[in-house]
Amino acid sequence: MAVTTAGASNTKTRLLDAALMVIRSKGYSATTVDDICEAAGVTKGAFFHHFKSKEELAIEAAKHWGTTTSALFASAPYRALPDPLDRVLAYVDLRKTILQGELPKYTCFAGTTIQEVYDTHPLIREACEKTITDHAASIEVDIAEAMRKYQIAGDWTAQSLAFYTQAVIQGAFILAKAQQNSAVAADCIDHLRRYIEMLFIRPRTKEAA
Amino acid sequence: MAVTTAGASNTKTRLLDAALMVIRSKGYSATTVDDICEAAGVTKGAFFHHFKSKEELAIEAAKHWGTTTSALFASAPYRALPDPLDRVLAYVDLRKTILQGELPKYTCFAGTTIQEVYDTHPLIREACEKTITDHAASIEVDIAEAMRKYQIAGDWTAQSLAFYTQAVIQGAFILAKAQQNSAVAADCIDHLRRYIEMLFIRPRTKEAA
DNA sequence: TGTTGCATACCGACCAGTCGGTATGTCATT
DNA sequence: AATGACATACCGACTGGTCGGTATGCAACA
Repeated sequence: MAVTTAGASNTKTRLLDAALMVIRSKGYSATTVDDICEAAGVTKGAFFHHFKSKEELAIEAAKHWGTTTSALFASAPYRALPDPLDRVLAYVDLRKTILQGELPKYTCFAGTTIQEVYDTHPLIREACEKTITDHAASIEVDIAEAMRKYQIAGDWTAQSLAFYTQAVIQGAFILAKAQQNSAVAADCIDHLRRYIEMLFIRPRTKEAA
Repeated sequence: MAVTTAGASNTKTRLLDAALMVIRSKGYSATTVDDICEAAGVTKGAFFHHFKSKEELAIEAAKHWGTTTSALFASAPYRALPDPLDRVLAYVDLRKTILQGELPKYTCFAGTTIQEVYDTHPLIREACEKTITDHAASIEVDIAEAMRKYQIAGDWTAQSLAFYTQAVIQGAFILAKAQQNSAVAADCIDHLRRYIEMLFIRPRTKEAA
């Protein structure tokens, strides 16, 4: 409990951050423990001091990913918008702007990893699933509120639409990787935005605000 | 075309088919050459007789995947539908019904593999990209024809919508793997279908054109 | 104050097993 | 006898994980 040793958990965080980057670039299986150690600038001894196995690292990395991203979206300016539908659309817009950076940086650790390990590493799968489900749930809240406020076209649930947004985003990442270009991904987000706008019937009255 | 040597290329096809299955289950990196040999029921010697490396196998497997799937969709009954929009929607419906089987069986080899190797194996990435692009192009044809026949809502291209359908499907696979259940994926396809229906404005009267 | 005892953090050489790939052999068919 | 289609045995680099050891901090006690 002595908080004096400040550098203690710092090494662990460095390893976690390094894992996020390296694994998103090369995939889980192709990433070696030495790769992560090198990227983090620590030794193998330090690695196994903090994690008892490569698998455990992946599980903790998934959790780390979840907390990092949820903090990012929770603190985004658009969260302050009063209208729930505006918030949903602003979220989509934000996802689109994030596409600007380098591929391995905007890509999803959970989605990437799940594809590889869903059938071979149940615990990693579980950890990744949780981050996706939690994230979807946070969007679902806004969607549900928007459904209460506006009339909708068609028959669907807030949860299914929340997951749908994630599917589109994940799929867009795959296309971007395939074409090594985020332009396709941006087009996909545009389609998603148009769909959401069509689903909610906004009153055309004055002050459409 | 010499049919005499029946077992000749048969072994190669067995290896290719086995690779498709095993890699979709465990991912490219985690799959060993021995895994594929065992699944195909052949020895390692046979493997390296037909492929000069694991990477070359992956490239050929991607091509094999492309020809297999394109043949599947090209011969589907819905292809005979006279209306292009009906064909697009029927394609979506077919994708949904395919979701019935086991996860590794309906999952996309190209999409799965690209996630892992896009940055480390350029040739494999390229081969996978081609199958996705070709498949999207085949859908684009129907979409373009439908755009000529019907009025559309919004401003978008046939190509972007074709890629969008692929993004949704790929993303749906990720969610299905995460939740180990194809129900989410089916919901995503439903959303996709609704979107496409909303994009095209069908004349309310019969015998349009 | 100095010392003993013990815990955490970290180092890096090392091991046992794995994996992609090679070398060589065998047996039909031509 | 030459070639194609495999099988068997084997190599060496690599990988996840271990292990003995070091450095440092801290609390208790003489």
